Amino acid sequence: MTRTTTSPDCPAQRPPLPAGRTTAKHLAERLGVATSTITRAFDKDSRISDALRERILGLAQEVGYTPNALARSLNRRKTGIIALVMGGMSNPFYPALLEALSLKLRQTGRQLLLFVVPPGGDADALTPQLLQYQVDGIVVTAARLSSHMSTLCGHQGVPVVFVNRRVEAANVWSVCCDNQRMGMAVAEYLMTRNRRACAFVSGDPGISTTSDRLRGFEEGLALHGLRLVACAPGGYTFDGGREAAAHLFAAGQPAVDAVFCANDLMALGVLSYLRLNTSLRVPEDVAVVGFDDIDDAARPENDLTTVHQPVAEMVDCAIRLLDEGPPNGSLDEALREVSGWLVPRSSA
Amino acid sequence: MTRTTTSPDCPAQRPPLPAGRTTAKHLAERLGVATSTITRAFDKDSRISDALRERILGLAQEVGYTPNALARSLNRRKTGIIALVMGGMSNPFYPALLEALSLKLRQTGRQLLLFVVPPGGDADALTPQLLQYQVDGIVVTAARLSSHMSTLCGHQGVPVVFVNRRVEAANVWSVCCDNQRMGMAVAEYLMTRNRRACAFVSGDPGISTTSDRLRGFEEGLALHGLRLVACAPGGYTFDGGREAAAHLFAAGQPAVDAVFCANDLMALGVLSYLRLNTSLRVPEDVAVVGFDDIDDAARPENDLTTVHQPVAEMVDCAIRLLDEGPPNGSLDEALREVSGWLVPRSSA
DNA sequence: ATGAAAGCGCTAACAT
DNA sequence: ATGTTAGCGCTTTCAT
Repeated sequence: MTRTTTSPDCPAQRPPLPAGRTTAKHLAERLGVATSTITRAFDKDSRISDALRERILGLAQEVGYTPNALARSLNRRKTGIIALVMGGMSNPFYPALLEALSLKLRQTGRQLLLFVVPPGGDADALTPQLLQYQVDGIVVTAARLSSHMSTLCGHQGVPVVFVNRRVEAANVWSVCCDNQRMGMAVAEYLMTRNRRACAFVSGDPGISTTSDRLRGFEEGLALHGLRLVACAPGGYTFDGGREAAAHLFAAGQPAVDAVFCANDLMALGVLSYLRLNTSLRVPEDVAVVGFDDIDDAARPENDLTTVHQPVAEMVDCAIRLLDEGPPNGSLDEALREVSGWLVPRSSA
Repeated sequence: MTRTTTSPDCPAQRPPLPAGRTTAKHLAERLGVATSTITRAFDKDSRISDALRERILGLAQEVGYTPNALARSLNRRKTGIIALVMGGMSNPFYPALLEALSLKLRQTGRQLLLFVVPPGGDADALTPQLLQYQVDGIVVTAARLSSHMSTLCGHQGVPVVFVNRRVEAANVWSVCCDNQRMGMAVAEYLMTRNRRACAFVSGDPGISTTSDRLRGFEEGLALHGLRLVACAPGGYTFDGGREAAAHLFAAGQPAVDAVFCANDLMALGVLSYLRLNTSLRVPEDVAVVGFDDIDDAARPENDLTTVHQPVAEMVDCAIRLLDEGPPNGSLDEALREVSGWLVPRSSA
């Protein structure tokens, strides 16, 4: 703060800091060095004397200089930005995923550019916008992306990985929980609870997260010589779960003593319906099982038996896939499954 | 697809598309125009003949060219990127805010760079990283930012706006619900329900969202000659709400017939405690009121009376503030309040 | 209406 | 260990 001595490389008439952003050039001039030296001071493994680096970093600190990431990205051809394309936030599983991804990315010095798909839309419309920013990779979750668009990304050398959705297409990877095995595990579990009349509440049946869980569940039932008694769509939402329950437990329907839902949100809806609109007791009369293990599921008034999805592990896996570069192996390699596990609680 | 004629500007030996990203230069060469013409074709209000523009846009489409946003941002000195810095996602209010902000920004052609503050951390550590990306503005919510850092942002000409937190500091703006008035409105409402022994469950008392609501609540009580009977901290979480309730309704505590919580999550915790751990009925014995109006609050088993925060309006307001440039007026101008409203449900 | 040239701020060879 | 020189891909004067 106090002007004491006039050092040789610092003329008495110290020029005022230029308005606007300070650039490497400014620093270089004030220090009498080349701009490339400024670059080196900020590059951890670059040959530069400790003394000079300290001087540079010191001045940078003082004047509030930070390198312009845009300019750097432009010639490194690497932005350090990962795009996340996701459907809505109404299912708490996705905010949790988002948070995990964001934190993990920053641990490796990268940033997250977020694209929320408007209700009813798909990711295709966003893809061109997102490619303009030269993102290093794309994570898609809870949203559709046409193979045309993923091909475009592949063309540009941008890897695409789907999380919590199995997509078998060229140029993309997927990270999923072992949905089918877990569906089977739920069936096995319900068998141990002496359930015989099982129903399923589905999300979008065209999507792997629902269909894989259902397939596993049916296989598990088949092992015990059983078949699904009923199936109702729940649209992945709480209200949808309530409606599905209303349908399953309407007069005249076959009796059901267990309901497996493709996600927790719908399971909570089913619980809600059973409690408020029927006299059926959970789990005595009806067992309810969800999928995801969102915070809500663990709350004492729900205490929902569910399948835990290891979010952190899924995120790690997705990032690893992105870092390995664009998919080129077989489809087998293009799908990574991480293991979930059943969390038995009092609802089943 | 089919090669028909050989047009004059298209030699028989059409050069193959270069690998990697297509650039404006490539397009320019293939079309025999200058790169600046390519720029013009993509700039809506730029003088260029319709015919040429169509040719350019057509080829761009065909080869999958999109302008490089990094390069453009570099000389326009405007990135179209807004940074959002937020605390965790465990309170569903914030994912909702995030979603609204993301959608709104894209409507104006801008993108969202997301920074989640690690638990226990503050936004300061993130600020330098974020400034490197030359963001056009910063939205901070559910996180602290030191005045030192906001000054730094101001220095770089990057406007900062806090959402759902009143911060009185130089160089920053705030957008809040009219918390104090709503706190008072809750008191008034409880009076009409003949409540006389009111308690408050606070979040972080050092933060305006809690303290403003509390102040308004106390003022409202004072108008009826009443004072707060008890106050317990709930840390903004569901479990915290349960603990606060355990404290408020422990043996030997003064009787309480109404609880106002600084957010819905804690109110849900209080409801949970009352239902599962006491024989008190809601609302007959105890009225419970929350704040935020998250999805959960409206579910039939909660049916929580609460104060609705107009998320969309808050987001609009924040964006407008960012677009007006950095704050320079009085502190009065630096705070924008939008009106919330009471949503009476069966819990109070 | 279009082209030519000079950068935006930085990094990556080459030099030395 | 440091300086020089060319760019990265685009936009923007300034010409024409």
